[in-house]
Amino acid sequence: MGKLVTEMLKGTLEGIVLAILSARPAYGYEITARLRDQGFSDIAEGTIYALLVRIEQRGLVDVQKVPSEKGPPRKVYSLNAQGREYLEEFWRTWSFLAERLEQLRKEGE
Amino acid sequence: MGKLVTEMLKGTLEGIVLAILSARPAYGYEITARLRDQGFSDIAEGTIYALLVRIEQRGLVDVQKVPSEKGPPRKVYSLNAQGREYLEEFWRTWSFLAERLEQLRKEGE
DNA sequence: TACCGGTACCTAGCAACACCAAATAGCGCC
DNA sequence: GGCGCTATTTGGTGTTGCTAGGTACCGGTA
Repeated sequence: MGKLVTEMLKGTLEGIVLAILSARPAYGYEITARLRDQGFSDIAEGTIYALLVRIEQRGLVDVQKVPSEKGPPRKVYSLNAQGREYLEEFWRTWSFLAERLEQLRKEGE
Repeated sequence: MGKLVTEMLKGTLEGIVLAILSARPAYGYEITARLRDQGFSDIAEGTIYALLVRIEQRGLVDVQKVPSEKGPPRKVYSLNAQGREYLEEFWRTWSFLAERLEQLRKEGE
């Protein structure tokens, strides 16, 4: 999509991934594929893996290694209590920002 | 507001400032003050000035020095045609992202 | 056997952006 | 002169996503 979306993803991609994990556990390769399906056509694989490492180190997710029939073992991430709390705060922050922006957009018409 | 908002502002603050300028010309100090009034309590002054330099170099705004009665001369920025075009693309990108996120939020309930 | 494509993960170096901190400078007022 | 408000500028830092590779497991095919 281009540079604009890349910059906007900074700060939101983390929330997006956490939101995906809040629905059900998932592993990196799967998350990347799902995001691509949903229109984030240029999300880099490396980005997701780095992000997963980050949120794991912050203790927002639990990890479990699960063997795969098709390749190397998967690292399945699931949102824990702390992650859920963090996600809620993410939504609050997002709402704040979205409201300001919608207001600005209206004023510009 | 904290770190979360800081990261989210990456990529959106630029659009926010352009949107403000699309309503009417303004200068850095004024923009900072207005943002603070609107709830962006922790926006750093230096951030706005750096951003203004950036969008000026990209040719999105025109600049005019205007003397002030209360201090040093102001650099008044106004959105030009290229800036207006860019702002439209910003809104398109923002809409895309906002829709994905709203969808994710719904799924999480 | 050798190779290739799909699956799955990881890493090093880079660019962009917002932050902090400090400096500079004009003005009015005590 | 010194204080506070106005107004802009600059250098260094941390976080983040991207690029561009590499590793490794598996099934199918030549």
